[in-house]
Amino acid sequence: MPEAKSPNRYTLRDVARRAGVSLGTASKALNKSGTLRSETRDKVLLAANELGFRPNDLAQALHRGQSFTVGLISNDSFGRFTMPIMEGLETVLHEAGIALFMCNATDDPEREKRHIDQLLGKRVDGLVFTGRRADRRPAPGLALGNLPVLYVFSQSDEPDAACLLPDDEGGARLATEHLLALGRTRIAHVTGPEDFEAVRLRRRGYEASLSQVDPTLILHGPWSEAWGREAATRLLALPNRPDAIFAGNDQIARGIVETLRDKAIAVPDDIAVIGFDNWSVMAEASRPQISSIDMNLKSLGEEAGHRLIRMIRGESQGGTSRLPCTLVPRASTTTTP
Amino acid sequence: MPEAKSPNRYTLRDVARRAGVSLGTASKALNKSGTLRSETRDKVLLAANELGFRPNDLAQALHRGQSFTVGLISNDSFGRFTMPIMEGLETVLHEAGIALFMCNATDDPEREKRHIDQLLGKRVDGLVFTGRRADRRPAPGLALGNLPVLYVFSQSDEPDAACLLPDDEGGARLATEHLLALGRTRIAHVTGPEDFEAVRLRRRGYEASLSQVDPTLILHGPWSEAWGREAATRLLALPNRPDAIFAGNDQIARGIVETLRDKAIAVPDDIAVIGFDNWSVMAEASRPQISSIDMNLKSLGEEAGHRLIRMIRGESQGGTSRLPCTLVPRASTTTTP
DNA sequence: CACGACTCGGAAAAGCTTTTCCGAGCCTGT
DNA sequence: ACAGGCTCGGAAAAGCTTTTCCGAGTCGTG
Repeated sequence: MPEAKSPNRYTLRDVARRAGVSLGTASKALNKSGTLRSETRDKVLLAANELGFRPNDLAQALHRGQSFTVGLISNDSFGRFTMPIMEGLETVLHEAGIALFMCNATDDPEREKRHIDQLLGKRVDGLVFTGRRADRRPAPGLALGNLPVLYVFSQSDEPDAACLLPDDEGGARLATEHLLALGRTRIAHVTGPEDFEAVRLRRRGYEASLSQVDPTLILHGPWSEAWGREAATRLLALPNRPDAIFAGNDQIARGIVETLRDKAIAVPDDIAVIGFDNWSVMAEASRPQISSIDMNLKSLGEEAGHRLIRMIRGESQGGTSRLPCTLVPRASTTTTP
Repeated sequence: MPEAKSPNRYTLRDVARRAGVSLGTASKALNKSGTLRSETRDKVLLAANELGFRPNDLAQALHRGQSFTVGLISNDSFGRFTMPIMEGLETVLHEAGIALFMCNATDDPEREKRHIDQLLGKRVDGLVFTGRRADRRPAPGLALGNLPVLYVFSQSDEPDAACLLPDDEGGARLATEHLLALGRTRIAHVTGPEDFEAVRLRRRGYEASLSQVDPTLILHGPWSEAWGREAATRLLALPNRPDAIFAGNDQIARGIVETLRDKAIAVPDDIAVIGFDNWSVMAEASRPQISSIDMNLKSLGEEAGHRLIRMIRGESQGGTSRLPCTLVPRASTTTTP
C-alpha cells in the first residue's frame, strides 16, 4: 500500500482527469500515437505541463519488458582507468536515454555475483564489465541468458565474448617507432609485471618494431616510480647503455626521467624517454614533460556505449576489437618543439 | 507487447504453476508472510529454486512506491575525489539492497537538469550530488518535492540542505600543529586558488594554529606541481626563509619537495613539508615521501550512504556535517621513523 | 433524408508483484 | 453428530503505463 505518494509526482490518471479525457487518450496524446484531434492533444499536453507530469519509467519498463538501464561492474574500485571509460560510456548511453547502474566488485567473485543478481532483478538491458585485471576473467557464474554483455578494458574466458580493448601492441609500436625515428638504436623497455596481458602485448609491439632485440634491455617490475628509478640505475650501469627508453607506464617513465635528471643525463639528447597511459598529472609534471601513448579511454567508453546499444537492439555480434592508441609527443622525446 | 521474454527469466506465475499453487500463495511463501503450511512453503521455494526465479524489481518498485535506487550526480566527471566517495557510498548502499545510478553532469546545468529529470522518472528514492566545485552550487532548478537530497563533497545554496564534507579547517590545524610540534616557527602555506572554499578553510585552520601570521608566507596559485616549484623558489628567496611548509595539496607539496631537493636543502631537517589529500601516488613517489592529511573520502562516502538511508527512512534532517581528517606522517616531516 | 465511411476517444487487458479479504475445509468439543 | 472456530490457500485489487480494439458520433454524399 503506497501510502504517501510524493506530493509533486502525478500520474497519467491525474493528467487525464485534469484534461477531461480518459487515461488511454492522455497516453496517446503524450506519445504522439493513435489518432487525436490536435485540440485534444494540446489540452492533454497543457495539463501535463501544468502538473509537471513525468511518466513512471518503472511502469513503462514493466510494460515494454525493457528497462532502459544497463549495469556497469567495475573490478578496480572505480580506479584511474575506469573513470574516463565510465565518462564516455555514460555520455553515449545518456543520449540514448539509458541510465547506468554502477557496481564495484573489486575482483571478489561473491560480491560480483550478488551485484549481477541485483542487476538481473532490475531487468537491466545489458551488462558491462570493466576494470583491468592481471588477466582474463572467468565467465560469471550466473546464467545470463541472452543478455548483452560487453567487456571493456577487460576480457572474458568465453571465446566469442564481446570485448573492447585498447590496441596495446599497436601503441607500443607507435612508441618504439617514434624513438627509432629519432635515430635511436639501443632502445630499452622498462615495464610492469609479466602477468598482465597488456604488458606482454606492449612488449610484443616493442619487439616487433626492432630489427633485433636485446633481452638485457627489457626489465619487468612493479608499476611504480620507485621501480622506474631502480631500473634506470640498472640500465645506466650497463657497459653499453641505451640511448632511449620505452616505459610501460608513465609512473615508471617519471621515475626514469627523475633518475636521469639526478645524474645530469640530458633528456632527450642523451637518452629519450617515452611512457604509456598519458596520465597528465604524471606526464606533465615531470621535467622534462614526458611523451606518452594515449589509450583514448574516453573514446573507448563511447565506443562501448555505441556497441552496447547495437547489441541491445540485437544488431551486433560478439568478438574482440581493439581501438588504436595515439602518440602524444612531449619534451622527453622532442628537442625544443 | 513484450514479445521475447528472456529465456531464463521466469515470473511468479511460472513458479506458482510449477508448485501447483496460486499466485498469491507463491508470493506469500517467498516473502515469508501470511500463514502457510511449511509443506506448501517448501514446495514453492523448491519450484522457485529450480526455475532460478528472481522477483522483478520493477513490478515490486511499482507496487511499493519505492525503487530501492538512488542517483548520484557527479560534477567532476568521476574525478579523483569522486572515486573513493563512490566506492564507500556504493558499498553501504549495496548492503542495504539499494542500487546506484551514476550520472555525470560536468557542471553543465542543462545536462544536470536532464539527468535529474531522468532520475525522477526512474523514481529514485534519493539523490546525491558530489564533485568539488570552486564554490557552492545553486539549487537545482527542478522541484524535487520531499525527495531526500544529500550533498557530499559539495555544497548547496539552500541553508538547511544536507551536506557532508571533510573538515578542511581541522585538517589544516592538524597539519600546522604537526609542524609546530616539530619545533618549527616560520611555517609557510602554499595553496590553491582562493575561490575554492576548501582553500579558504584550510588557510583559516592554518592561521588559527599560529600565534602570529606572516602574510608573506601565504602563497595562492594553481593546483599543480609547477606552482609548488615556483612557490618554493620564491620562498627560498625571502630574506628570512621558512623552516616548514604546509602545502594545500600533494601536488604542490611534491613540487616543493623536488625544488628543495634540487637545491640540496634537507627535508625535513632544514625545511619540513606536509601536503594535503594523501594522494598516495604523489605522496609516496616523492623523495622523501610526503606527510599528508587524509580526508578519509571513502569513509565520507560510507557515512553518506548511512545518512542517505536514514533520510530515506524519514528519520534524519538536514544540516552540514564535517568529518575529521587524519594525519599521515611520512619522511618529509619525521626524522627516520 | 438517410446511409456509409471515417474520425476520435474510451474501455480493457497486459505486464508482475504484493496484500487484503474471504471462503472452504477440517478439527474439536459438547 | 453437529456447530463453531481456526487454518490455509485462492481471488482480486492496486500500482502506472501502453496498446489494441471497438463504439459512438459526425460529416459528406447520393
